[in-house]
Amino acid sequence: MDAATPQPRKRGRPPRAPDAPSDTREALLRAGLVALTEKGFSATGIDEVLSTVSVPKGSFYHYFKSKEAFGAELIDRYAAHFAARLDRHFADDTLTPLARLEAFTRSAEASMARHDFRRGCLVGNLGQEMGALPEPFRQRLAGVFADWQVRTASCLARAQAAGEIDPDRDPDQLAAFFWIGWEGAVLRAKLERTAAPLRTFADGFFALVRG
Amino acid sequence: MDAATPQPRKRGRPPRAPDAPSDTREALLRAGLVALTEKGFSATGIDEVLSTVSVPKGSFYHYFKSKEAFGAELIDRYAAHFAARLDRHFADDTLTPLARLEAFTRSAEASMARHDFRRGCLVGNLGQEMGALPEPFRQRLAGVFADWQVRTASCLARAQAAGEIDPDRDPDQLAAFFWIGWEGAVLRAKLERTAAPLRTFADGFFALVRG
DNA sequence: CGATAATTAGACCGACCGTCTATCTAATTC
DNA sequence: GAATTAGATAGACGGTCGGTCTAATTATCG
Repeated sequence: MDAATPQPRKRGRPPRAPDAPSDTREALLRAGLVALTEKGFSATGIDEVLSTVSVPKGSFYHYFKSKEAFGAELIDRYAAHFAARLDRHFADDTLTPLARLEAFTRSAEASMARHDFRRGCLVGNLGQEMGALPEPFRQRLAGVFADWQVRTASCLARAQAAGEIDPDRDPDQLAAFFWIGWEGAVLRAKLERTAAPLRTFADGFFALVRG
Repeated sequence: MDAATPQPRKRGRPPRAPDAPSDTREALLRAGLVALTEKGFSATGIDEVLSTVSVPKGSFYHYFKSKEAFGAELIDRYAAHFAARLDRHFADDTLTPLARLEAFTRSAEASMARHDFRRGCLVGNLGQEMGALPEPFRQRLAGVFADWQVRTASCLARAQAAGEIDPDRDPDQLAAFFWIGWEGAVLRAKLERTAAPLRTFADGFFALVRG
């Protein structure tokens, strides 16, 4: 009851580090990612995520403040995952810069195919749902696109320096154009359950850009 | 603002009105269109549609077999509306063929602006939601895109004949490319509540195509 | 006046998010 | 090992909301 004196020792179990990993938490996030990329945020129930990994409800609210917080964390992870994936492709010196972006599209296509074109892009999915989502999601989602675009723009700038792209074009605009269209392609690929839209857009983009 | 909420409505069969057939049904469809373009199918509740037009809950199933049937009818109407809108633009002889498509993009942009970029494309919205929608929607939605694409392709073919487009390009592929990207642009415009993505895509498309 | 058509009130039932309390396990000190 | 404290599991529960359906209500027609 006296003032806050730094206790020399505390009995009992010590608090865990705030960033300590947890298998259960991981499992929830992984299952959540699958559900949200397939069906979006509103259409996915917590119970559903819970039951696919056999975790009781009590645990969910132990690990996450709310469904919204859960979703926000999923967005951040997804964004970081793809940022890394882009960077990995863009750092591949065995290809020309433009070919690196093309390799990314093929890799993404393969990923979608692996899941039978049932999963879309989390950011695109939630973006479309935005009208029914908590408002804080908007900036978060827009920010993710902005980030991906910046990374892509620098790759395109290098392509330009390498003479693969008309020097008159603006790499930032091209990157914006690419992501606008690519998200459209992912949407269509998921709707039609085929890779065709991905190829149509990518082929068209690279053909047009190369002049 | 207050649409029509003066009378609390009478219960049973209404007196014979010289009215056109079922004003109520029309009102429901119009309100449904607004809701679905803003928030999608799953996130839109019947109650919500009902209350915005002051129609009692019991009435819904008098006019529509189910929410699914309601949605299907909305898709059909929306598809027909835009098909007509495309045709109208494509028939404008005062413009070159390519300029007609460009005029369509500007007109669509103006429409989105009129609603503060809160409403997206019904077909794109539901397409993204497909993972959580009744399966019959899939073909319907894909069919709408196919239809719009065909109309657009014939416009592009005329542009090609007029020498506006490189004769080596395939108008069908270009039309597919256009719609993939355009839907992506609408998605982003709605997310970011700005016209920029629409312009970025349209400007890029026409610049690249005119090459 | 009885039959039939058009419309609606309100009940039904399941799903959903989030809360709550109880219990169980893990880590540490005494 | 007993005591102590933190972390995690467990699932029932409440309140709300959503889609659907049946029964009731009112008009019109024969």
